[in-house]
Amino acid sequence: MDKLIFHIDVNSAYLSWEATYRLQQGEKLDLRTIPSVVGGDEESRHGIVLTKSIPAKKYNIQTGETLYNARVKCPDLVIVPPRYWLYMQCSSAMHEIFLEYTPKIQRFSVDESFLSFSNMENLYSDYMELAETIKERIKKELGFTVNIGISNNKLLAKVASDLKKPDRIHTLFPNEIKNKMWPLPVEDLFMVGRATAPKLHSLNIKTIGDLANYDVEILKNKLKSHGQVIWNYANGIEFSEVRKSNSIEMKGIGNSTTIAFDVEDKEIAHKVLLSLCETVGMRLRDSQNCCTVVSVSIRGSDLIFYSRQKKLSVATDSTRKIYEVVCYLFDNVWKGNPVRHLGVHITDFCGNDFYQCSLLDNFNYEKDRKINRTVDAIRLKYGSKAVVRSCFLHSGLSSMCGGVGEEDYPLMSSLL
DNA sequence: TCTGGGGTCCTAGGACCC
DNA sequence: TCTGGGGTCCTAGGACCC
Repeated sequence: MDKLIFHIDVNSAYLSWEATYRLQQGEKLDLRTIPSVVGGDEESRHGIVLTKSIPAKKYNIQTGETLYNARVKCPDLVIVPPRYWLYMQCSSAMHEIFLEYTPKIQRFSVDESFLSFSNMENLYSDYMELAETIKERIKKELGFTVNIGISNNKLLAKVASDLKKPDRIHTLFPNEIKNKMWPLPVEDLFMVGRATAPKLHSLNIKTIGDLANYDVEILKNKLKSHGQVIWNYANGIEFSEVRKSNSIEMKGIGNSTTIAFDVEDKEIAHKVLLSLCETVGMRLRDSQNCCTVVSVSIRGSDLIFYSRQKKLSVATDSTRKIYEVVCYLFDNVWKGNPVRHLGVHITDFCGNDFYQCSLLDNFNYEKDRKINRTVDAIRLKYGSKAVVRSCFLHSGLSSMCGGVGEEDYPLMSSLL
């Protein structure tokens, strides 16, 4: 029996959600109808385009480019700040609607989900009608539009939802690949990005069809395993399952931040790292894991990025232990150059049900665990600013850094 | 006043072991 | 009296996605 998969993608997600909310608040102007973007705060050096409206796209404004640049392209551009709590609410409301139709849902990101309707022909005999119903319900009940791509694997469904926008339903079944997918430019294919596209162009591969019909051995030779992957995709070959998101075990947790000013002082760098460790540690404990690898990443004011990592001999979920390793790594690599961006990442998880104590130090593990758990509980209940380390008072620095925005929503990213 | 922040996976080189 | 070969682990960096 063939699988049946929908890929549902919110059109210009953040911007649509902003527009919908503002209309509900009584605003007259619909941001979707004018050149507009949701963008970060320039003063604190977060000034990039997060999402653009379709009219803004006509000015060739790209997601990720600087707001400065975007204004050069379109002087009348309307720029609104992000409201991540709102986007989480919109995402969840949409998810609730999906759940009325199938339990097999994979939330791929805040604004994209895969829904499986395999072996449900008895329930939904007409998939076009089903897609139409879902699309119209979202528009009517929540106020924003989506694209729905339909096929029998996730890759084709995803490519389909990316065809013409907004507010459309497209199918892309295997017998439609040749007509609907092969004429597209190769960079429209999932997993063909900034680095791969020029390599393919140099092989005279311009369209997805060119790639599909190219000699896979040459691709493997030039692009290693990635060559086989994108060749498969170009031919519509993909077999992964729609996996309920909570069944996917986390591989790593990281938080990073661009600091509003260049850091040239070790004490300040340590404070920023500590605030990052606080969020990372809390998320790690929330996931019921311990980690074995801790890494620090640095981007200098010259924008050059580098990182250092360390494997621990004993797994930990202690903020303090993570912070110690982070400082060790940072101090060993930092040569005093101005720092723009700092990050803390942890990987290589194991369960936290048996907590191993090192016999080699006199660290009080039990006390440390109790403190972490108590503080976590208070912050979950009353917000991340309910308990603050004294070193952050009057420091001008956030006491729990990372995640998106400065809102008081702990663990927002883990809600997905 | 000119580059965000969250992820996953892969690769290459070096250390080390047998 | 000139260097095999296989394997694992660790680390740094790069590519891709949203």
